[in-house]
Amino acid sequence: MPSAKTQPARGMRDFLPVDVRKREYVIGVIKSVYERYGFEPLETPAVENIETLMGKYGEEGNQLIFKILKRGEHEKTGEADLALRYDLTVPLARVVGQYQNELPKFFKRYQIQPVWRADRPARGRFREFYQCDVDVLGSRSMVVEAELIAAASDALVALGFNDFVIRVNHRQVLIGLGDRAGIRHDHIEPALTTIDKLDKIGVEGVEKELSARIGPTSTTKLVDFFRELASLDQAADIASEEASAMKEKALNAAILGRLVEFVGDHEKGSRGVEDLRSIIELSEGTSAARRIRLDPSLARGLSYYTGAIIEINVSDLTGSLGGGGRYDNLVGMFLGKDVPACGFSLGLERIIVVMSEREMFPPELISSPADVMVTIWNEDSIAESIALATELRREGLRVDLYPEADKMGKQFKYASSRGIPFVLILGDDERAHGELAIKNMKSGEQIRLPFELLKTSPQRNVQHADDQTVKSKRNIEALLKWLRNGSKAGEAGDSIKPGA
RNA sequence: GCGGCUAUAGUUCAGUUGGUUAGAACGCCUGACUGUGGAUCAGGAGGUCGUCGGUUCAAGUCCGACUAGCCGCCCCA
Repeated sequence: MPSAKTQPARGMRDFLPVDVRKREYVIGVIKSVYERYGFEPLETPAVENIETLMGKYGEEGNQLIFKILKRGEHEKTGEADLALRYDLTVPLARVVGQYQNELPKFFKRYQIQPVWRADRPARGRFREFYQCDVDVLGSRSMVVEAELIAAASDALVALGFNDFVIRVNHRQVLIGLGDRAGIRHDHIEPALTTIDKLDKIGVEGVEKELSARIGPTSTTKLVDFFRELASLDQAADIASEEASAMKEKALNAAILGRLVEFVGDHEKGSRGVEDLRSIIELSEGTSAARRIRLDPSLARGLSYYTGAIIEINVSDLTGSLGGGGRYDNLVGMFLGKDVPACGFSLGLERIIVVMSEREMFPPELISSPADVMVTIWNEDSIAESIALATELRREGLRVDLYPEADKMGKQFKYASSRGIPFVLILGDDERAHGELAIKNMKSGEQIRLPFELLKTSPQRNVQHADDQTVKSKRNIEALLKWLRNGSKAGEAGDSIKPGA
C-alpha cells in the first residue's frame, strides 16, 4: 500500500501531548488574568460568510483570507461564499451587531480561538494560529485602553515575561503628522507602512523609501521629526542609565511634547495626542506603567483601527507578541450605528515560541503524564492492580495502569521513559503478606506498606464493609503520605497533585 | 508573492575530484539480569540519500523542476 503524505497541510500543525500541555498552560494563565479583569468568554464559528470578512482588513488582508468554494453545482465556478475567520475582532463586531440588545452596556469579552491566514509560514507564524483576544465595547474612555494594556501586561508577567515593551501610538496622531507634513491624503497609508519600518531599516532607509512614495518636501519634514525623536531617546539613555523607569517616563513626556509641537492645532491629531497622554497617566498604577513606550512610528496594518494602537514586543522576536487598538467604526459596518470599541490580542504561538526558546515552562509540564504507575505482576493479579489503580484515582492521583503483564523490567523501563515518579508493585510476595511495594523512580528507594484492600475481592471492593473501608482509607492515606514525603525528598514528586 | 541557504537512519550529523555493499554518535530492540528502569558489556533492527526528471559507462555527490524547512523582503499574532 502506498503511504500517503503524513505531514499536516502547509502552515498547519499537529500538537503532541507535550505541545498541548504547553498550550493549555499558557491559555490557562491568560484566561485567569482576563477573568480577573471581568472579561467574559465568547466563542464564534471558525467559518463566516465571506462578505462578513471581506474589506475589513485592507488590501493585504483580503488576499490572505482562506476562502471556501461554494458546494454542489457551483463548485466549478470557483466562487466562494464562506471563509475561515481571519481574526477574532471582526466576528466580535458581527456578534455585537446581532445581539446588541442582549449584551451589557459595556461588553467585555475574551476569546481564545484559532484564526486562519493564507500567509507564508515563518518562525512564530503559521496559517492556523490562536489569538487570545480581549475587547471592551461601548465606551470611548481611555480607561478601556489602560485596562486592556494592564491585562495584557499582567498576563505576560504571570507567564514569566519581564522584558517586554508596550508600544503605543494613535491613528489620529499619525493622520495629524501626515497632514502637517503636507502629505496628500491618498499617500498617508503607504507613508505609514514605511514609517512603521523605522526600527528595521533605520531613518535613512525610511527617508529613501518615503521620498519615492510621497515626494521630498513632506519626507524631509517627517524624517526630521523622527530624527529628533531618536535623539531624545539617546539623550534619555545618557541621562539616566540606572533608573529605567524614570527614563521611560521622561522620554514619554518628551515625545508627547514634540507631538504637541508638530501636530499643533490639528483637530484630530491634537485629540489623539491627548488620548495618548490619558493612557499614560491612567496606566501609572498598573503593572504596565514602566513598560509603556510612546512610539509615533508604530502604524499596524489592519485598516479598521481608528484611535490608539498598541503593540507588545520582545527583543528576540521579529514580530510582535500581541497587538491591538481602538476601532470605533467597525461595529457600525454591521449595525449601521457606531459602537465604540477597543481590543487587544495576545499571540499564543509567539508566546510559546519565545517561552520554549527561553525554557520558561515549568519543568513538570514537560513530562508528567501521571503521578504513579501501577504494574501488573501476572495474568492472575490483574484484578488487584485494577482495584489499586481505582482506589488511587478515587483519591485524586493521576494513575497510569500498565496494560500488560510484561516482565517487570519492561514495566519499569516504560515508567522511567515516561518520567513517572512512582511505581507500585503487587508481586506474589507482597500479596501473600497483604502488602504493596512502592518504588521512587528518582531516588531508587523502595518500601513496602501493608495494604488491606488487597485482601478483599475486586467486586466487594466497590462496596466493602465499613471497617474495611476505614482500614483501606488508612492504608491509602499512608500510601499518599509516603508519596508526598517521597516527593519532597526527590525532586521528581513536584508533580504529585493529590485531589484538591 | 520575491531573493538567498538547506534536505542522508527515530535524532544530530559524516560521506574525498562522481566509482562496488552509504557510515558514526545518540536513541530504539534483544540478551547478560527467571522480582526492578537509569550504569556497564555483547548482539540486533533501522536508509528507494526529500520527490520527479536530466547529464554520465557510473549520481548521495553534477544540472533542472517541484515539495518542505531556515534566513532576509513584504506583511502580521
